[in-house]
Amino acid sequence: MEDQKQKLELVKKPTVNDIARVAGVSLATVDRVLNRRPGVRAVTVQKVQKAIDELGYVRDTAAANLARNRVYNFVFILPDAGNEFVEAICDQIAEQSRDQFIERTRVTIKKVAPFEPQDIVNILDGVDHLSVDGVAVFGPETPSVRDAVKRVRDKGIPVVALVSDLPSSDRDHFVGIDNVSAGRTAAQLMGRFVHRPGKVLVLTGSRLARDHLERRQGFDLVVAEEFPHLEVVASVEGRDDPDLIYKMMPGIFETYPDLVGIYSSAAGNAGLVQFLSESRISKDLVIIAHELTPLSRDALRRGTFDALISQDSGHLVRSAVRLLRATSDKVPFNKSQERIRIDIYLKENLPP
Amino acid sequence: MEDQKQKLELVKKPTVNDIARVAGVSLATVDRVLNRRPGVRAVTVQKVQKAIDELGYVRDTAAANLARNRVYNFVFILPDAGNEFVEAICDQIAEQSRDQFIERTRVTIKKVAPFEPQDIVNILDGVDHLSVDGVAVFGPETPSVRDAVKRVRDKGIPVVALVSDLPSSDRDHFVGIDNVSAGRTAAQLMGRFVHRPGKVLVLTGSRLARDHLERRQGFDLVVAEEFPHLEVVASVEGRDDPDLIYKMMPGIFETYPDLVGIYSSAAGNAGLVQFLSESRISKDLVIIAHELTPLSRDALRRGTFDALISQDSGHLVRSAVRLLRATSDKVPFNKSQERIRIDIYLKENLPP
DNA sequence: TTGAAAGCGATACCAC
DNA sequence: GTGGTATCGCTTTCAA
Repeated sequence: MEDQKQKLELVKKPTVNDIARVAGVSLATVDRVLNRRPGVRAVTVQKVQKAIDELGYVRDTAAANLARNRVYNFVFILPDAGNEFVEAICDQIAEQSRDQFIERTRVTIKKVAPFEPQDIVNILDGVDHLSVDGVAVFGPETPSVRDAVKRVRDKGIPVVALVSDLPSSDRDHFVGIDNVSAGRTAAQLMGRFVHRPGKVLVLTGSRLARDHLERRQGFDLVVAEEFPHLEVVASVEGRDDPDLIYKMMPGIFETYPDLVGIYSSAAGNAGLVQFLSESRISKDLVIIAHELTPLSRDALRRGTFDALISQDSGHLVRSAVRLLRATSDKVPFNKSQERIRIDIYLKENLPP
Repeated sequence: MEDQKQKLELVKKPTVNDIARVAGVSLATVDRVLNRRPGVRAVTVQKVQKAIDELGYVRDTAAANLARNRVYNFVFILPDAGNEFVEAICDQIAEQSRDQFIERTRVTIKKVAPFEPQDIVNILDGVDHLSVDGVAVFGPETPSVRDAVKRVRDKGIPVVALVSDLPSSDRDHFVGIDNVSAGRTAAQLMGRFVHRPGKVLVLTGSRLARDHLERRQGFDLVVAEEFPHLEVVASVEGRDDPDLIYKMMPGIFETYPDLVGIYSSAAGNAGLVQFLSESRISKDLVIIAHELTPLSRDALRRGTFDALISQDSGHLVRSAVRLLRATSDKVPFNKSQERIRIDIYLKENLPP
């Protein structure tokens, strides 16, 4: 008896038909119980539930989606910053759309002015729970955004925060790296790579962006703890804007002639790279930046940048989609598969 | 007309029924053409193929697997080395088996004596093409293994090489990191982390293991090119054996009293860690090892190791399974998703 | 409150 | 050579 059951579990998984047979009810009733639909007597629910538990039933999502002809419609809200990282995410969405089409999911991208919470709020308030099955938001954690996310979730629509967390909004999941750890990692590399004492500059984006703040925080902690030969000077806010950064650089080097390292913790690296290529700054200057893009990749290969902290844009998109699907279907997900790693790139381990 | 087609493609993908209707044949015939089965006139094939192309048909694998009640049976051949990395792979297979069960795939692990090609050959020759749909091999690239892999593939069974490549065997795919680049990466870190001139030791596993050879090769190249203050001394072969490594260490430090760094490029780190904890070796010694495991993680956190080069075991297993499924079904796969990254871990970016 | 039956997209067996 | 049809696991009317 026990043996047979064991074997059955191993060889073939139970189906709705098995449950119906064991519980002595019809398929329709099993389905009602499985999907928590009303119109079933408590006693019957018990009977069916018992059969489900005994058999160790697990729903075949593929078959279910086939039957209901389900299509997942997801909306990704991204900053229209024109920077390479956001572009990489868009490219990934496009690139994966074919695979995801096959997996019955469609992704719509909505771009909003960067650092403009109101635009995000408008889009969030506009999502219709009849046509949208989930939303991914890459944006600043302001009170208005937080409340708008809550309203979306109250409509029963899953929301994930992308790249920059929105913990206070009660979003379903965060898809991105731990930015405090990312900052710590940058600091450890900086401390190890810089051999002489001196000042280190942190180039940040905006104080509205939670990810930027967290990176700075992690960076400061590790430098203070472990590298007394370095001194972190006041952050410079580049607003992810290459032109602005380019214009600010000369002044910075005047103020701190003894700069030994720069941690570019946000976007807008183009401005930094251009300035460095034009000026005759010591090659000893250690530069650590964020995100692997064509520009940063090139800078790393030429030795302008010494290391990159990154997160895989393909993984970000896949993970967001999988989490939205799982949340929408109320099924569990594989936690370790969804953890986004803090990638470190040197010129030696760049992907081809 | 054009518009309508566009719209149809966007909203709903064509099915076998659509093909049958457009081509004016039955479902059965469409299926014969789709699966290249014989017994269809050339003219009919043309007609059907035309409809397929026009409609831009893409098979719904989920529905297909449901209909044929397909179950993928894969065999993973792993060295019974008892080391943590192999254990991590086994754990991942076990951990993912639930998910993969749902996705209709079963994985069987076969452990073989490490560095014993004949055991691998025996298992490979024993796989039955009726019950096995794919094989993943983690083993040395010897002529006998190579030929056995070829025989398996001649039976029509897909084979992927895991961790250590078997290029000469014509395996379908390699799932693992580029080991030359991994060695280069280790060298770059070593060169940056070691500040004083001195000798560097490479601890390797076996000259039979292609991955170990490649790492050494990459390491040597970068040290020679970029770090003249370092000298790499002759490799020491630890055969992935902690006890052996532990016993060899004192002799090594006698021979090279001015050692400034160790690159542990293979397994058996336990022996190294134990020796270091017992002896009073300078904390200045930079140690870079491979694979994130409980032991190496701990050593990194305590500062015994300075950095780790790693590959994600969860990703390895998922990737191997996906590639075997795709090869078996003759469907394309997402190349960038299957690329295994060369992970660098410092104590700051360890996963929780 | 429950059940019978059609159907999702694809496959496979059995006729003709 | 070709077509009809049952089937896979699940959902969803429509009746009872």
